[in-house]
Amino acid sequence: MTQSAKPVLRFAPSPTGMLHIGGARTALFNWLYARHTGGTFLLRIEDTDKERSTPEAVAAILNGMRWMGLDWDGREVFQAARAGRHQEVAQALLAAGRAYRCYATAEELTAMREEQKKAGQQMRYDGRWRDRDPREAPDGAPFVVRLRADTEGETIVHDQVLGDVRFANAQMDDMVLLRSDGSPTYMLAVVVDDFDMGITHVIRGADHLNNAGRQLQIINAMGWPVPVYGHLPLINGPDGAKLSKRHGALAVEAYRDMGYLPETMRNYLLRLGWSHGDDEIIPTAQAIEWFNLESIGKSAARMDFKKLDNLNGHYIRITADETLVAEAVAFLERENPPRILSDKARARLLAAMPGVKERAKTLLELIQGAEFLYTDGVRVLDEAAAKLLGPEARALLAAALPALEATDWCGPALEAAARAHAEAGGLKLGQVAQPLRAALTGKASSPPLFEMMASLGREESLIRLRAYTA
RNA sequence: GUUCCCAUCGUCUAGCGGUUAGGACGCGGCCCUCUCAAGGCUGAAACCGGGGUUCAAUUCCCCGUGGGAGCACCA
Repeated sequence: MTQSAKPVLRFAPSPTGMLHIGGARTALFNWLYARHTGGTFLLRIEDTDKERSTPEAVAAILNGMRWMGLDWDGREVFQAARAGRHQEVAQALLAAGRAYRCYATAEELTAMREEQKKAGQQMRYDGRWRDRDPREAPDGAPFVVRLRADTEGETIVHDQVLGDVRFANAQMDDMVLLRSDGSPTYMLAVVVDDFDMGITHVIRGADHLNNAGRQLQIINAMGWPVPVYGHLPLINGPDGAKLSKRHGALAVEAYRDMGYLPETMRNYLLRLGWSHGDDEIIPTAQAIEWFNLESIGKSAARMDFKKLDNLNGHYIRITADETLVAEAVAFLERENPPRILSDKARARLLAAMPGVKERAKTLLELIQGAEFLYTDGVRVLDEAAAKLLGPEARALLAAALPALEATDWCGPALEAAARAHAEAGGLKLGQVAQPLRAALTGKASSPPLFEMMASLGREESLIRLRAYTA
């Protein structure tokens, strides 16, 4: 197969904000398809809106992509830098009679729309300069360049996700290609860039579906090849309404800070709108192997944090202990002020990790649940732990201590000692274990007690236990 | 308003004319158990409504209803 026969995909965000969850999914699908087919995945920054585009947003998007593990091929393309080429195409269209100059003023157009709205019609440009002689325009008056779009027949978008979507040409107006200051509009820029970059597949959010019809008109006017389109249903918030900041339209970094793993995000976002039978756990390598355009769903999906949590718990559990320690350390160092773990603290965390990771849904939960491991000294009891350490329990703890002190400081031996002590006193293991747990961790629940005692070490454990023996 | 898209358990979805409508998350119960998880078993839970087409519609068509997106010299 030749290079040119392979698909060329692109992700084309506008740098007006963070990379949010919807954009991340669009990027993921493009990336997966490119990697699945052995094609190319390009990144184009659509920064033609000088007012709203910022370098910070560009950096945020790039960082978000990197965190998500979505690597793009080649250097990113900046759309604004290509304005000259866009104008060239507009001029070609003008020369070919496929575009014309429109001298209508902003006020004029606003008035036109007002009337259309009043009449209950669709608001669109009425083509008032389409066939008018440009010489009728006042000397030196500003003008925009508009496409001379077909007025009859229909434009059909052959969408891989939605099927054929038809637009009556009579419904579409002559869109602006070049603004009065000569700068290209998004509609023109997208088409020209996709063509120049050799894009074969345009996979993007369904909010662009209507644009596809209009862009097709430009493509046809230029006689360029039509890319394969695929419009992805949008992601809604948990309540079905548009995704807002409050319920998940957050920067992907926010998900990182909440303690979600990139692998989780890829798996979750993939399943939001794409399926492979009954499969739920789909690691990225498997996703690349399986991904296709046919299995993308048509309906909008909602963000479900419960499912995200469940999936994240799974990926945390299967992540290597060493990796998790590194993640936790990085997480703590990002805190304000940063918390730096000593070697001893790291060693304890690593030793205890098998038990710790079993019960964390996020990295945040993991570090919170493991705090007793990487901090020293007597515990401050939370409410539930305090209840477990009443006078009676403290006496019990004091009585059990000698038995523990006498054994080897390893999980099985400690457990055996505690069990023997409990049985001798006619108690159940839990009655002895709970006060121990409370004194050791400051909480009523924790990873397996005796393993934790072993991870903590004899000295540190005894300091904590003795503090609550009276 | 207008153009376009969508519609299976609460949520994500499987289904591609004939199924006891399946799985996952969440929820309930049981088991396991030093707590909490995890895990295993198990229960409740869905085809938006109305017309067609067909021997047969969740599935195909139309209408309605509901949700969403677009309608800029924004992208």
